[in-house]
Amino acid sequence: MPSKPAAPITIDAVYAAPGYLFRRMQQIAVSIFMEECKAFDLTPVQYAALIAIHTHPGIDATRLSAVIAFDRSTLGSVIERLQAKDYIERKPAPEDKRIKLLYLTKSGAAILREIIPAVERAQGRMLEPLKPGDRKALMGLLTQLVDLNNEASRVPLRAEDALEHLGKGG
Amino acid sequence: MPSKPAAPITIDAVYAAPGYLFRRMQQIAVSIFMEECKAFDLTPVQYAALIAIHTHPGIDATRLSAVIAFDRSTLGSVIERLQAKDYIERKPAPEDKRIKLLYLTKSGAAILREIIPAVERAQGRMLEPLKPGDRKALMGLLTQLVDLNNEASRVPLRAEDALEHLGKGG
DNA sequence: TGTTGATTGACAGTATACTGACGATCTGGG
DNA sequence: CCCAGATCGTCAGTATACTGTCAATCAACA
Repeated sequence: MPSKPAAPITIDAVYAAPGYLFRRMQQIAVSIFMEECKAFDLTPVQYAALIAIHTHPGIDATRLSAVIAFDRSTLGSVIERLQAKDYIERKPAPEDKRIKLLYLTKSGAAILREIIPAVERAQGRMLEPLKPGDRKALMGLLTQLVDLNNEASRVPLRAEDALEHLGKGG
Repeated sequence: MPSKPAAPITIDAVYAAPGYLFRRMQQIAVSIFMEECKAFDLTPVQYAALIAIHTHPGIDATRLSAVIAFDRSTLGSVIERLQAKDYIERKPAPEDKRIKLLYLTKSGAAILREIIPAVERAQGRMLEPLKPGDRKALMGLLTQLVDLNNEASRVPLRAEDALEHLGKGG
């Protein structure tokens, strides 16, 4: 079979391109998340940060950025906002003056418990239009693809490596 | 079968959530795009805008935002940057003083032709880790999902509706 | 015709996201 | 102990992305 002729330069080619679909799906996902969680005033990224700090108390910002695949420079402002809302606190590490350790406050742990159902509703809604079997298939393929492409984007450490010193290995 | 017990509040739940995977895949897609296209100094969004203007010469900003599923308020700065690079020009519409019509310049049309191969390389690389059959399956499911979820995010007009007045119906 | 309501482009404000750079600090080799 | 290199948090600069608002303009109806 001959290779397809060069596609015409047209917006329709964009609609069928993976990059466009990923951007669009990310927009939709954020939109659904914000809708379900608007009572809590937490963004998806702030939520992920809270969960990660809850899972790894005393983590520092650089390792946190690896755990949630989040740029180190952006993380500073996210942490600031979470701190301003009194959901986390930062304590200097005694043995290394560069590092500030992150912990959930009581408020932070509380809001996390409260927001979980809304987050799960949101995650469910994102896939709702698909048939159950297709949802599974899509998640499987996406998980695979993200895993195999992991090093394509700037994430300084793999999550597992980042956490070695915390002694949380499973 | 009993419903699963409530998942523990853990970062692992985030890794398996659709929202996380979509965000991650979008990061990866942008990263690959920028890598392949770094010689051209064009972002994915700027590229999509150029293609759309090429496909619909004389489109206005509001309709353009619908065509590429792009927020109207953000589009202003994107247009400014494309104009600063001399890739597009804006002409006032004679019959409606509110509207400015968008056209590609010669430079814009030229860079579009040149960048296409790099863009196609990038799109290919995003899916490369999957087996060919899985690529097709993923694209099919994603296309379906984005289409069915289209109204979940703030896109004021469906692309087809937005273009009625341009008489480009196929 | 005059006024109401919708539309357009623009702007302010907030929140990701990335590059590149910086000072403070730690670590290892000599 | 001293210094070179690495790491940490931070910052400046740029580019999306969204909400909400505004003045100018247009369209439609009383």
